[in-house]
Amino acid sequence: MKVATWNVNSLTARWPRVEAWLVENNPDVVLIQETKQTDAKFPFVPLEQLGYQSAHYGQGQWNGVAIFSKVGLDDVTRGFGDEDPEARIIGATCGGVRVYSCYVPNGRALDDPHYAYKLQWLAKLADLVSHRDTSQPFAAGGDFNVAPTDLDCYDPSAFLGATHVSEPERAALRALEGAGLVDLTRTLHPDEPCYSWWDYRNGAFHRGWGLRIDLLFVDPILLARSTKSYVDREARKGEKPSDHAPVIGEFEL
DNA sequence: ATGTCACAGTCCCTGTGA
Repeated sequence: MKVATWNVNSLTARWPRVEAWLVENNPDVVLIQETKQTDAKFPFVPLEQLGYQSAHYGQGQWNGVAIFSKVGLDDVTRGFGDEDPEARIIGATCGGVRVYSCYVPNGRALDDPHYAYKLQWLAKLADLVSHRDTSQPFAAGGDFNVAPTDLDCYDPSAFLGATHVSEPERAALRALEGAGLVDLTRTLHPDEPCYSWWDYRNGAFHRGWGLRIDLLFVDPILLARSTKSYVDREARKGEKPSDHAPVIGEFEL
């Protein structure tokens, strides 16, 4: 089973790239972030023609998460079941695996209320992970907007005092590991940066100024069955790319 | 560190968010 996570930065604007990528790579399950559209614009029919069932939790101008699956899509949940109006997490069971597509709040700045919201949101995710059914394979992938360690940041000195690298954010990710998950890409590649995001500005992609913030957290069952994990940097090249590249995990189930 | 992109509305530019 091939599982991908990809922040597409508007599924409306990115659909031609997304469609071509699905045809070329044939993933079984895709966790999408930042659809930035309502259900009225979501490509349910084109996805079906490509062989994918799909579920969307959209709100319109901002946020929006989705799951595409070729191996079944059942028991869909949207949000954490609280009053949060922002569409940032959707869950489903695909091919016997419980999967979540996560779009963690950006945080904006350490003294911004959105940063506190980010930490609260990650705490809710850790609570969800700790209450999961551990008899079922589990994966939570998405744009976490946190670089777990300095290896995941092209220049830690450029991020002093900024979000994405602060200790509370990194501790919030470690709480997911404390609840039994592992960061698959980093586990299989302990020394390579494996960046997944490059700013559109300043020629960041060509200068190698990246961050690894798109992560695939998996439980011990999936880790034991994992064969590879990688970033598809090709998807960051060419016409109208997202600023994020897809991150893939492959499993023998 | 800000040379870009995407969105909506004020609608062919501007403010916001990333």
